[in-house]
Amino acid sequence: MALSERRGRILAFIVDDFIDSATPIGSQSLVERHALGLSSATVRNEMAALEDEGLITHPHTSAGRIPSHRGYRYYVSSLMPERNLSSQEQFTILHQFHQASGQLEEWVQLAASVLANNLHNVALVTQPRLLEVRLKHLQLVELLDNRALLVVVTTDSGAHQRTLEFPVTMHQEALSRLATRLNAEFGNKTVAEFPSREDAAPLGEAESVVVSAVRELLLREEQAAVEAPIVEGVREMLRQPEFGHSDRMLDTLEAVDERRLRDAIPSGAMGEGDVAIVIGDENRAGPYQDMSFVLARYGLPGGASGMLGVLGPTRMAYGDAVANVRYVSDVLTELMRRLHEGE
Amino acid sequence: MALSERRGRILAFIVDDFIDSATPIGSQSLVERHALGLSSATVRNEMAALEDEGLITHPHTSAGRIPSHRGYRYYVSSLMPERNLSSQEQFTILHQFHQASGQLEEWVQLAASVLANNLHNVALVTQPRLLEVRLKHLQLVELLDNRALLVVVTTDSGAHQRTLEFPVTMHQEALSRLATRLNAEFGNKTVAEFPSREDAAPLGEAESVVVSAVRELLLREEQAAVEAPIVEGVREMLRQPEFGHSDRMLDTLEAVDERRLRDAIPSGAMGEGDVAIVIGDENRAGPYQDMSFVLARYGLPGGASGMLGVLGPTRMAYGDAVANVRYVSDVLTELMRRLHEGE
DNA sequence: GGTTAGCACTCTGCTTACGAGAGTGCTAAA
DNA sequence: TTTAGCACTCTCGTAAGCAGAGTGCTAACC
Repeated sequence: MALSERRGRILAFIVDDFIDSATPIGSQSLVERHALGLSSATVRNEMAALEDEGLITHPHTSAGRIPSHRGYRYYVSSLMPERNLSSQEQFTILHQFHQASGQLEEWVQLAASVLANNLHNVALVTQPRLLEVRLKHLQLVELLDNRALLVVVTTDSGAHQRTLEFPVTMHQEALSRLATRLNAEFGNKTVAEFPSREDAAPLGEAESVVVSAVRELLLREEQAAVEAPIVEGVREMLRQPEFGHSDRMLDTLEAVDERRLRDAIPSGAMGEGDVAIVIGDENRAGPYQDMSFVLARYGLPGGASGMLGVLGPTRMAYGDAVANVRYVSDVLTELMRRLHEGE
Repeated sequence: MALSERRGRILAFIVDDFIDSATPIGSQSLVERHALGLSSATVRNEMAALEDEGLITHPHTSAGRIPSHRGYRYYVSSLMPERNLSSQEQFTILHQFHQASGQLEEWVQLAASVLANNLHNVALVTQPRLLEVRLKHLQLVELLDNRALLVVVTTDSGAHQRTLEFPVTMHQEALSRLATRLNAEFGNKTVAEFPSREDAAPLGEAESVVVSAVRELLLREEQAAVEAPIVEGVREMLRQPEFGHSDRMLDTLEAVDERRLRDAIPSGAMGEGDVAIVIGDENRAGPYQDMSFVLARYGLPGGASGMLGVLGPTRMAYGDAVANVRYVSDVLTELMRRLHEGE
């Protein structure tokens, strides 16, 4: 299905105007605003045709038109002008990243803030992670009696801590020896290469306490990114008129809970390389039915990577969203590349 | 100012009914519901008197009465029945704590969930901390080139991490030696005992990189608890009728942001030992004007301690709130005591 | 003197009515 | 194919009317 040039232009105007004003667009106001060389009656005919194609709808007779999900889809894939950020906009973003410390976690958080602020919608960013996480180093620190603090450093350059309880009291000396032994044995291994519970028999009791804790930590780390995306800008989004009714607001508030989003982010839709757009009920039904995702991957091809993007009502400035998501993803990728290559 | 027994009883009924129904209470409905041996006219007279005392108000002529902030204050300090949790309720809570792992962080999170669920309001819990934090142990782990991971263990039994950048490349061996030296010198010191920037001259360059990072981490740790209380149950609270209008909801959503709450929690009001109640504009003005806090301290007298409590509309079930906050605080304190004494 | 019945008065919230405004669909003419 | 014209429809804001709930006051009662 391809529209005539004129019909496409009219659809684009409807989408643009609606994104802008959040009110249904009538034939007359369209002609006035865009100085089409046409009468409102002609536009009405074209609109009727667009409605037959399923690209726009009526909220009710005698109201203006609003884009349907299919209309948005057609718009983003055939009509939307390719837009990149101006160098001014790029500079503003870069500046913020350069002001931040060189901590990876901070960049990720910053990426979320930048997206939320620029797009007035919810920004989603997952922590970067390696598909396989390896144990880099573990340390044991005496706490009290038979307790010790376990610090695990993993290849995705995060440190994780946990208190352990041993069957008997272990002093720092014994703990250090134990740590050295385990580092030698398990250093640079992935979870998959760890002994399973049954094979653990040959290990001593203290060893197996540590090993199973490490195992658990690594496992959790492998899933951590998916479990808790950073969510920023919820209030920004809720300020938009589609959420004006408090019921809708509460439902949405529930839907953008980190824990909910874990399962709901349609990461499958993400192709390689570019930005993916998921519109309305292209997602599974439910609370996201009238919302769209604009998503991209970031990170290093062979190395750690994550996902970032925006969530907002289907009436979203897709052009801006794509441009911002793409740029921030590029910046983050570049920063990680430099970190990896040691400047 | 002390009310007559009857007048007090009437005030208590008004407060109770209003907490329950969220609609202004009229003289007639009061008589009907509580089988007072009085006519509505008499109750009206008493209500007029209570209004003169400033304990209740009219939203407008010919509406029922609602408690004023002063009315709530009188209620909680003189009228409210002392309530403790039933053993059933206690058991349910204890059960949840026993199901959780023995991690302190998890308990704190759990305390927030329990309060939020039981009271349908926002639960606030700060991480426990020592008033003075001491450096227990530091470790350095080689990352790449001139970068290393610094792991700092503090006396409040938390580990903290940060990447460092040295002027020159340091290998694990050198890093370990450096760590050993610094541990010997700074182990068990508080921030206050650290050398200030000027005195740092005698240290080598690598040393001073580490020391200033540790210093910063300890400082941040000393304030961490105040900065980011755990906030749970926002949606529960927003479901209540006082937030039915979307503007109010957005304002409140902003007010319960972790970063906002840091400064707003009226921790000064908290006496020793028992639960503090802060009602309405007894807090500084602004978004908390029509909200109340019910707060308590938890933790060990000489050791780590924190704050926990509830935030909700002034129309809050104060009796339940106090009972729950007190009990959860006791449970948390007891758990920490056991942890400290090594079971 | 405290208590109560009675009554006029008031304010909200809901329903109904109505007109202005914006928009559509259709027909017939250009 | 485009457009002018027109009847029709739906929303939204305002006003009016009315039931319901509540108050304040007065006068009578115990």
